[in-house]
Amino acid sequence: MIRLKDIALRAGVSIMTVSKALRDEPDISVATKARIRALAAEMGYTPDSLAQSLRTRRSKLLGLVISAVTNPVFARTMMAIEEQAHELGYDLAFAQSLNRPEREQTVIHHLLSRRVEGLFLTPVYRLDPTAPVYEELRKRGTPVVLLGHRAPFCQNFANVETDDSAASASATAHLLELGHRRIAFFAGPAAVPSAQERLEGYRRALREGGLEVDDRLVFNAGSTIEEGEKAALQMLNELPGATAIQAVNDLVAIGAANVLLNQGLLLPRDMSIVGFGNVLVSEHFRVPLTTIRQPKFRLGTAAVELMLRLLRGEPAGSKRLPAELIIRQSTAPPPA
Amino acid sequence: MIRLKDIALRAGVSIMTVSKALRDEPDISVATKARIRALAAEMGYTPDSLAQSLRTRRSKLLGLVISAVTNPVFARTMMAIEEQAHELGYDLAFAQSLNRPEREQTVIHHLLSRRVEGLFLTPVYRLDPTAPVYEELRKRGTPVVLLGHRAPFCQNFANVETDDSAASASATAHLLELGHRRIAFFAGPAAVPSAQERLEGYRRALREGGLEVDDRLVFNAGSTIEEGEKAALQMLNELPGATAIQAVNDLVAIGAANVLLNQGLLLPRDMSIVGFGNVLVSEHFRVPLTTIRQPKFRLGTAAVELMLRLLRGEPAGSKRLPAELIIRQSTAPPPA
DNA sequence: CGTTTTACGTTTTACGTTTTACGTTTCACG
DNA sequence: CGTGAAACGTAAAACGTAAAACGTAAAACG
Repeated sequence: MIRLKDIALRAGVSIMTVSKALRDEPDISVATKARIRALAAEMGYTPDSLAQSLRTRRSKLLGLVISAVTNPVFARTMMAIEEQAHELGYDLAFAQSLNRPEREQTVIHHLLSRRVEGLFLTPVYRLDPTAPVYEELRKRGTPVVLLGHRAPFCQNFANVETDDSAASASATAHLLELGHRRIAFFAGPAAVPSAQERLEGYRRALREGGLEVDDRLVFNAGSTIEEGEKAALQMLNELPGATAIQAVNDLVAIGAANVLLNQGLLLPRDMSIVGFGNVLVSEHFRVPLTTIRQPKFRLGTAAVELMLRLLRGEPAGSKRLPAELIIRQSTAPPPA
Repeated sequence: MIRLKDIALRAGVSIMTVSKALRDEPDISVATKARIRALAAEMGYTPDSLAQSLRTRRSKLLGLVISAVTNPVFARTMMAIEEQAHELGYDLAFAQSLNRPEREQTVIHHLLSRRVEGLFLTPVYRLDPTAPVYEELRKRGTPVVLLGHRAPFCQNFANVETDDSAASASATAHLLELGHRRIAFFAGPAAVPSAQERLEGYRRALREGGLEVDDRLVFNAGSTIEEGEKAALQMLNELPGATAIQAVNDLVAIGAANVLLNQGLLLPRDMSIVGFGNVLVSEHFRVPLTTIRQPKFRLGTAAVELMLRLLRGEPAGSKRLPAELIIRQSTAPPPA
């Protein structure tokens, strides 16, 4: 690996001359700069950013922790963050938390050890009001932008989020308008704020529609296709008389729809279904899913904007973006 | 940020004692080790891996370059790589090439500057037999594992790949067995070896089935849903008399199927379709897609295994994994 | 012509760690 | 009780770079 020293030797100048020349500092003549640059290129010099970062105390590195890359909701947000960061001259260190608190803690420590200048985190949500790593991040004053909602344990960080409450309510309103009166809700984990907001939006819309909320219509479903399938089977068993299902996300909706379709039901004739999130698969699902489009790319760019503020030492606050209903073919008036 | 020096000061010992204690070297008594460790924990010490790497000349960092995170084929491979790397104590620096050669070059240079110990690359395929960055990587002897097939410009690197040729042939054979005689092929970019292998597998299977290859049945489709749609429209226009379509990948298949379905055709009654890759959406597509399951997670673990060999200085070679046909509901005998 | 300024470089020190090469102290043993 | 070797610890140098501070010569100035 060739170093400044090697170039200096060949050029017959000091290391500092080379360093300054390559960094285009003013006190080196254009001639020497040209000569040194040519030499550096010819010798295939690649600056050692470890040494640079150590010296300048700027790593030009940002950390990104996602629960799992396989979750399609993160793809576009991640893409946006990578693109933006690259534009700004930052590299990205990437890790998965796999939704496990200990894993989250160790990967964050790794990234801190790498001296990332800031951290994008999709929190591993827990009901506990405090979490050691987050406490630590707060104490250190590490710039952190949460990709998702705040929760008690991560109250004081900047974050980007969608207006899940309003979006969810609009989905429920859509079903009400179609004439549905018994709408089941396939809910997500209690610890996940976005899931709770969606449930809350659903309840609010029902009340605003003049209906009372019937808890027998709310099923715990988690957030995967498999969990959606389970919830659907449970509902089929309990027969609460629902004519529509609103799911906490698209994957759950798909799981549920699969079960119903396999039981021989026709969607949306026999049952309406709406999802949330508009992941790729929902558009192309067996029956294209009515759902909520989240501005995933915009969430990513917004996250970078907040990060930039934090890096400049400014307060960043929170960014909440609206999401819109997309009506496709999984919703229709209830059967007569 | 607290340093060894700070701990040393508080502990009343030398920096080196602290360094060795924390690294659990043998020549420090257990008592001092315990004392120093406690102190370090209390003070919230986080080792500076920049400095460590500079000194030890080991960054414990691997680079991962993907064309685009939004492409679902990479998700599981990426997950596998991250998990494995983490187990082995490596962090991951991540970047997108966006399928642009210049971008690929700059992100690789960034990663090299970070002194990554090795690089996982999904190459930006070009027909050119040489590419400057790859030439440079070869010269440097950087450990590189390609996630995908080799091409002339990246001939000498270790790589993982699926047996696209055999898998594609098995898909074609499946259609032949169903009785199809005129099978269209929606081909991918000429520069992409896997796409070429799939085309080649298709042709071979046709010949082995005793059919001559009719080039009017081969359409250029690219690799996205939109491109699949275009190709389908073109075919609808030219009417080459196909009773089945084999697509270079699932997204193309989905695009094509969408067009046909929207034209009022019934799948698979009026037309059979097979994809390739088994991305999430294909299983849940409007008509669940017959396709080829690629061992994406295994490709990831295999890639890490090869990388490990390279890091040990051993030759790594190439790993080719079989892929299997999954018959779902998009294929059936041709209309009578 | 002597002094100041400017242009161009260099030297020295520092970043936080580990490596190398030594120094102590302790303790068993003859 | 002196010796040698463990056991334990330290000082100095090094990793590759940049910041700060300092020369030195030529040019500009009065």
